[in-house]
Amino acid sequence: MKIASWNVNSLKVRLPHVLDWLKESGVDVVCLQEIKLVDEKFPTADFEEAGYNVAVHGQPTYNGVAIISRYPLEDVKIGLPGDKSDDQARYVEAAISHKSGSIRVASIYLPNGNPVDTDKYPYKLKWMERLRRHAEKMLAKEEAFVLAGDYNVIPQAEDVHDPVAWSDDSLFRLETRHAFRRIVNLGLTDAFRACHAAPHQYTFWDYQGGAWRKNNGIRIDHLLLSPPAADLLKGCAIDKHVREWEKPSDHVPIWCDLDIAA
DNA sequence: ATGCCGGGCGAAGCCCGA
Repeated sequence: MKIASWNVNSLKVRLPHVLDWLKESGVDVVCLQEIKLVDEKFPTADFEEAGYNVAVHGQPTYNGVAIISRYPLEDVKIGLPGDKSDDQARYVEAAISHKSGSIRVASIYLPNGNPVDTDKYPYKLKWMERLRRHAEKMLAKEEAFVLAGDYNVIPQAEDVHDPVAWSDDSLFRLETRHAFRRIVNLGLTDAFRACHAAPHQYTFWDYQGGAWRKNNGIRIDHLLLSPPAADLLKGCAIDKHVREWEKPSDHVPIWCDLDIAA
C-alpha cells in the first residue's frame, strides 16, 4: 500500500495534476494540504470517478486538508484535538481496513509560523505541542499509523540548501526543530530518512528567484510512521519531476510503500 | 530576496504563503 502527502497549493487549480499523478504513481492513499476549498466545493465526484474515496476538512480561501483513498475511509476525525478555539482547517484523520488489520492515516498542514515575532509563531509551537500530545495518545494504542503532511519544519541542516540563511526562519530555527524532535522522539520514524541518507533531497522549491532551477529547496513534507507502520516500510520517494509540470504546486508529492496487501 | 511568484477574492489591489 502506497501512502503519499502533497501540498497542492489550491486544489481548484491543481486538480488535473492530482488526477494525472494518481494515475501515474498508482498510490493508494494521498493526503492533500492547502486545498483552499470549502467542503461543498470539494471535487468529490472527480475522485470517485477515478475510483477513490474522500475525507475532507475544508475552509474558505486558506488551508484545508483532505485524504483521498482507494479503500473506504472509516472513523473520520476532523480537526486536531486540544484547542476548541482553533478554527483553521489543518488536520483530518481516518482509518483504512485491510486484510490483516487496519492503518490510520492523518493529513497535516502544520502552521508556517512566520514572521516569528508575531502571534503566528506561538500558534505554530502550540499546534506542534498539540500534535505531540495527540501522537502520544495514538501511540499508546500500538496501532499502525502514518502522520503525513506539510510540517513546515526543516529537520536538519542537510535538508536545506542554505542553512545559514534560514537559521532565524520559523521553519528552521532551533525552537522549531526541538519541537519537531519532541514529536519524532516519541518513537516515530521519518520514512524518507529511514530509506535515504543522501543530503539535499527537497520537497519544496519557492516560485521566486529561480529556486527550482538552482535547486534552492527545503525538505518540509514528511511521513512520520508509528512503530507498527515502520516495521512494514518497504520504500519512500519524492516525486520531484512533478515540479516540471505546467503551473505546478511549489511542493511535490512524497510517498512511502508499506508492506500491506489491501 | 521578510515576497522577485502564485493563489484567493473579486474585479484593483491587498492578504497570504515559506
